[in-house]
Amino acid sequence: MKADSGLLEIYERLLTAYGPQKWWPAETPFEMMVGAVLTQNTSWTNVERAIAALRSRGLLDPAQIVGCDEASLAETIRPSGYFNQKAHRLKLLADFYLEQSSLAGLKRLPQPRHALLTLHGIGPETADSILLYALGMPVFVIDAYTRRIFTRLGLIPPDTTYHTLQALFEANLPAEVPLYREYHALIVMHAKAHCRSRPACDDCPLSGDCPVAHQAASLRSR
DNA sequence: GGCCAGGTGTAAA
DNA sequence: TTTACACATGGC
Repeated sequence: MKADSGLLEIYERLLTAYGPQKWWPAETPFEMMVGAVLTQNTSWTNVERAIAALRSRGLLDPAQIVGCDEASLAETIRPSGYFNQKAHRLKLLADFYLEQSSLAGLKRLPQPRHALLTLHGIGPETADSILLYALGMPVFVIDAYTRRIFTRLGLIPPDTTYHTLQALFEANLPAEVPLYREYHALIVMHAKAHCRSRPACDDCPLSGDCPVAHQAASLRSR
């Protein structure tokens, strides 16, 4: 693995380029958790429509989600795509949330990550997003953007596993929640600004005016 | 019209 | 252990 503590320098460049993102965009921790499920392989604009629909029906509440009909829940979140799957996943998540007597109980679990991963439809990224943004635990979130950007920068092989990439970040950054939150948000911001297309894009991170390209070049040469 | 989006679970090779 | 596919809407 070529990347090292220069990850912090890349962070500084992103922060300078884009400014603080102040993630996660949600009014409550539970809303954040709902958003984490709804955004699975889905653009955030579509998720916003679904969340607005949930809000207007008073469904941004675990008890309301548990109590409501799954078919009508699915219809409510239709704009977010995969609505049948996600309706089921939201019900499981809301049920789990109530079982733990809300956020405090969730935090008190000995292995909150493992507990989340046992829920059908909660994978590593969704679980870690919840840990970082809802529970305030120092867990670095890896997503498709993270892998794409750092692969294109030449810092990791494209097939680097979730766990390996996460360990790379966590081993080379101070375990600070605000830093982890902001870094992940900036990665998403940067990806949306510079490399939206899948195989490659000409003006992406490797181009001369990219705010992280220069830093990446110095990392590769070490 | 085709590709893509802040993944996850399942099944076949 | 790897690879392929289903799930689905809306923007560009």
